[in-house]
Amino acid sequence: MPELPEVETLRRALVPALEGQWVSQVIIRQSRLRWPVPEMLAHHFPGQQVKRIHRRGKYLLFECCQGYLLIHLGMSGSLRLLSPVSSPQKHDHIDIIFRNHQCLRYHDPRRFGCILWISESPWNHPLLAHLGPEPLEDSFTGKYLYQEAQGRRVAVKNYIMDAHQVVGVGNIYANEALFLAGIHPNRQAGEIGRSAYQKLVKCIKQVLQKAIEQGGTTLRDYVTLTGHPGDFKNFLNVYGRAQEACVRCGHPVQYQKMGQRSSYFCSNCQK
DNA sequence: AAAAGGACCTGGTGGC
DNA sequence: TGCCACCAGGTCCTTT
Repeated sequence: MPELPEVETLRRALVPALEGQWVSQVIIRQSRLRWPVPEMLAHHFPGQQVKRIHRRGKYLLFECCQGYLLIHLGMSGSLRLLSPVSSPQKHDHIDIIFRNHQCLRYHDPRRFGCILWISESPWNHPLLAHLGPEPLEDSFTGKYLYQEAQGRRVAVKNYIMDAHQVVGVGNIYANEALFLAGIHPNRQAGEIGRSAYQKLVKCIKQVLQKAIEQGGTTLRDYVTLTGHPGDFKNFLNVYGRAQEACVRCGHPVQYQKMGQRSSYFCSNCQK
């Protein structure tokens, strides 16, 4: 569900509320997420102070004195900050309660997300060690994406959604960035030129930045920390708009299944 | 080594 | 109203 803008929106809301706070209790109602939630979390995490909250790709990292809490929201996960604490509803799997009585509640119907504890350096953790650059950092350039693509026959859409190439570009924003760049999602990654990649990188940064400013995209059940939906859906050009007129040229937006993901594009604007 | 497909889950929607 | 097929924001793992 959440892509980078949603996770970054969440992080920005969590920072003022939780940095410096002390954990008093962890309640695990359902430990069967993508990987089992470690039992030790309930014993080890209370008593620790959240020093800083980081994001890497779509992972949130709560830095504490003795390690890091790693959270990924998967497809349907969300976090709510409750004060006072309300009674847990269906799929409210984990509560992290703080000494000031705030409760950070993890909700995830499909349970594709994860909550893990990392006691050593998190950047060496297998889930994080091989991730590509952050799309909004200067190290993510058209030159980089072009060079990495040489010899690759995979469709460019799948290529930019591969977290080993660049993190944080999920299905919505891959569709949107390719539309803005005028690149057809089916084109082979290795056959796209340097200047097109420069434009694509510019568009990826632009669409992610704008989505963050709007508090993310809400399609179904995504909500921000306080339970409000994000507003970026109002700015989507192609995603979810099959058959509608392209905002640029009026041709109907095409829908196509690519792998297990749906693609939306304008075959007139995207070559 | 790279690409494709399956797997993990629940819930909502639309057709019959 | 019920049943069924299909769809959904992710990504690791296995197979080809």
